Amino acid sequence: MNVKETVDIQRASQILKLLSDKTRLTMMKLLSSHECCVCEFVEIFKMSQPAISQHLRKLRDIELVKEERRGQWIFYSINCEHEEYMLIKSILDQLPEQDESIHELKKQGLRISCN
Amino acid sequence: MNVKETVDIQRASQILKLLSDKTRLTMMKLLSSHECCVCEFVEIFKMSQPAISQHLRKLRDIELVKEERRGQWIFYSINCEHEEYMLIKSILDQLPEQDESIHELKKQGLRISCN
DNA sequence: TGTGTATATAAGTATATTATTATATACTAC
DNA sequence: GTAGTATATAATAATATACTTATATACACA
Repeated sequence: MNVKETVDIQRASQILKLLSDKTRLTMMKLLSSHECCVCEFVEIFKMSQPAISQHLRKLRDIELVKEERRGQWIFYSINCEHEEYMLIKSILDQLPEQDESIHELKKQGLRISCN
Repeated sequence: MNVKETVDIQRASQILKLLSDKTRLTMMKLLSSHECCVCEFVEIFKMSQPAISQHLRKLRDIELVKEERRGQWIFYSINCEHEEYMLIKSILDQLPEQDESIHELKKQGLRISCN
């Protein structure tokens, strides 16, 4: 089975549009190495919970991220099986690590996930 | 001298936003292998001349493309010296070739440039 | 069951984006 | 100079986007 080498322009622009928002792009970079739940993003971005939820919904709608409920929380993670994951990864790989936000969360005792 | 390995998120999202428009993304892919002038784009995209000019202006404003006047025409080309060219190229490389549009232009005798 | 916490959705608003039409500018050729 | 072609810019209108506030839903635990 062949791996697809190129991405339809229509499709690519749809993905780029979603990634072109600073908040969503940072979310994706964070998710590329750490699972996060909604309340962590609210803390990291200092944004309202509905605003965060709506960004995540957009990412979820085209399946850039996966969600998994664990008890009270819903954990988001990168969907590595995305058909255009190569494109997505090649972009995220060129962004600086966002570990500082995660460390900050931990320091404040607000980190939920373990990774 | 070191080559920069990562792109500031703010900067990356600015670039992605410009590339996320279907017309501009196609323009950039075309320009990555062919110089083009404004009237060629008007023909290719079947859009008004001001609409094309405004897209090119946005690309030019953050120096994704260069312009060069030759007589009546202004030729646009990719700016390979762009500070974030790696990011840009890695995206364009994953898009399908758009040579068909150029062949179509030539067939109709509307191609201006030689490449 | 009731209360608290986490998340999602709906409706509304402010702002950004992309087109259009009208007009200006720059060059060519007579 | 004038006419024609190529391109840019300005003003405007339609649409899309990203927030806000209010409310609904889902789970935890006493």
